[in-house]
Amino acid sequence: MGRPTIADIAQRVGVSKGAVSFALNGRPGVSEATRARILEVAREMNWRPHSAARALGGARAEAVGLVIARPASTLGVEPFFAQLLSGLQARLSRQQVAMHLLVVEDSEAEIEVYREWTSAHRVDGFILVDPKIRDPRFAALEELGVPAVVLGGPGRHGALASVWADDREAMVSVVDYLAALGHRRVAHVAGLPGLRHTRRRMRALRDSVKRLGLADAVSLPTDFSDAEGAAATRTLLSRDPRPTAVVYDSDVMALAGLGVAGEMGVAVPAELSIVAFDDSVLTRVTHPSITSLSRDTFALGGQVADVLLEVIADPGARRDLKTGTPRLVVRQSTAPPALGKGTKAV
Amino acid sequence: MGRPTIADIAQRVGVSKGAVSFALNGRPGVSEATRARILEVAREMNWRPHSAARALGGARAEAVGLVIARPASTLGVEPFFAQLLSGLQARLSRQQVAMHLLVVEDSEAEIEVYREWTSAHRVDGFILVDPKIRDPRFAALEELGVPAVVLGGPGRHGALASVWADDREAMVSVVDYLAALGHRRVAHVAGLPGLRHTRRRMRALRDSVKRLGLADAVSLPTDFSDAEGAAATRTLLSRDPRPTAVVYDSDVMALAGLGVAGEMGVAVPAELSIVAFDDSVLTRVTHPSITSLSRDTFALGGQVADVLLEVIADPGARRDLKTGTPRLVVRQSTAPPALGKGTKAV
DNA sequence: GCGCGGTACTAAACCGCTCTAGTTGCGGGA
DNA sequence: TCCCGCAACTAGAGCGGTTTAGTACCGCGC
Repeated sequence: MGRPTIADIAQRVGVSKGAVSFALNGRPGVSEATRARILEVAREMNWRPHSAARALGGARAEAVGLVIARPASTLGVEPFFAQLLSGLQARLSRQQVAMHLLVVEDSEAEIEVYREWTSAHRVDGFILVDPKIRDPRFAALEELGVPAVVLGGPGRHGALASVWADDREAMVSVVDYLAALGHRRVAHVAGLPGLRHTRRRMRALRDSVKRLGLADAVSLPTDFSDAEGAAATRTLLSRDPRPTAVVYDSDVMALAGLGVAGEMGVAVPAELSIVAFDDSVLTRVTHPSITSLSRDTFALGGQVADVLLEVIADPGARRDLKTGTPRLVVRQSTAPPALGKGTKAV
Repeated sequence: MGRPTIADIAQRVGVSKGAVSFALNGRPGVSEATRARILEVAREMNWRPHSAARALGGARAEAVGLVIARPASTLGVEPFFAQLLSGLQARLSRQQVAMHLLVVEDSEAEIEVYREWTSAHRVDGFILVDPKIRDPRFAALEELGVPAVVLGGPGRHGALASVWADDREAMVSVVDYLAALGHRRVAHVAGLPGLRHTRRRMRALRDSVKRLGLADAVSLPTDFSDAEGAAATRTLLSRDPRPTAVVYDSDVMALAGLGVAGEMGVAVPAELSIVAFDDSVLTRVTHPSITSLSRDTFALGGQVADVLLEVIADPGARRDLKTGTPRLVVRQSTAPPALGKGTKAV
């Protein structure tokens, strides 16, 4: 005989399938004595529920979906995703909820996967990452009527729940700090230009330098790779006058930038200050260590999972959770600009 | 009306459910005309298969499982996992196979998840990572009779397929290289002592130093964290005479070790050579950049996925794939030892 | 004209579980 | 004594597919 079913248990105990189902699900309708007997036999026979059969009846899949539209090869480079995944897992696995993960080409394919997994009852909800400027995924998910939480916001994601950090405030705090150190020429190596948070950071930077009366700030968009981060840094350091401080949208790019500075003979932090959005082991262990906006991505993952589980439990609820603004962890890569070139040139 | 089912299609076309099923699955039993008509209506109604219903009938789940027994918080630290995941994804998503991911406490919980997912038809096969010295998971998976591939080998994993790199050969090549540079005191900051590949590397190191007539080599086990990597490095550099070269079992630990050397005033590579197992962006962008054993973890993930898909397609097949031995990428962190202390002391 | 084999299709069982409607037996109130 | 209500349990429909057994019809050879 193959895997035991509730029918097998029923036969062995001498009751009906229904009674077994009631007993196993802690539902009224059986006496305590019978329930105990059924549970015992179930354990004895090593019975386990068949989730597909349950799903057919419309029950929970006990899984959530995460579909990422990025080249798979870049995932390994970014500590961000790995940490987010860890945080999600830590929270989800406490409730025995698994995660369905898939990497696809683009948003269109992503939406198709949302459709498939939803109609197949494969998952109970989705986590949507990398919200874009005009993002077709919001409407698609709403139309499907499936629970979902958007990571990154605030903004127009219709009725979808969201978890977001205040990128604007974070960028402002960085620029304020650099200005206080005496920097007047701040540049920005940004991430993918289509992403909302990239745009928010670029705006915040522009607004800040205007407010503080600094020199106009450039934001160079990249694809988040170390290669483009290095290239952007080379571009910036070749300018005359060159910036005295550069803010990077990821830790990997900051590290790459640090390498380029070394290669070009620009001393960090004496001649160039470097700040990274996103903290990780990378920024801590280099020399000089890198001043970073730290935002506990692991905890963020946990919060996202929390909100999603909540929305799954009560689809009516609208959650919009603002996480703590990333705080600046000052390390060795930032200092007042060199007097010779930094301050007088403006 | 909710989601359309094949019954809805059947009604609309005016045929039976069976005919629709045949048509949709490209199976004989319907005329081409009817098939075309059914496919058209299915597309029109936006029909999608319900995987739970299929799974009930015993079909593929079109998903594989990866269960990792490590503290979730360490996952984000190791680029290795992220890259492996990327590689797996890249290969799996080409076949529209998804991945079920779960992080658990220990091997026992891991086995329980294998049982559950198998009996629930949630996945078609498993990827087993971190094989341990006496590993209960092999027997459990074999007993379940579910396709699986072990990452890391070679050795006794019974009938399970495996994909493995030759750790022994890799370690030998590192020690040969260091010896050729003139190093006589080589130390090793190892990973988790319970893992098979840790043991293989430790053995290979011991054998190599004996063969080459070098000083006895120490291997300090760690938990792969940057903290323990740093601590182990401090221990090693406090010895007298201290080693002139240290091999690290991961890139993160090598980076941490580099930091400690800086903090203790030990010049790299002049006074200390550093080699990392596992290459990643981390070893490339630091200064000095770190000589590493590079093994394209992304490609490794693809190979693992390949073998698993093969074993799923033909459960009788026994695959045992040896991947290319990691090759040494020499960067700035290795050099001949300083004459003063390095060579004469032995 | 009849039987034969093959094609195109239908009806219904089946997968494992949930859940509703219905049945049984029993104690208690009128 | 009879009926009511409740607890304990059963029977069976239903979830959305797949698959098997069976049927109707066709052209063909004898």
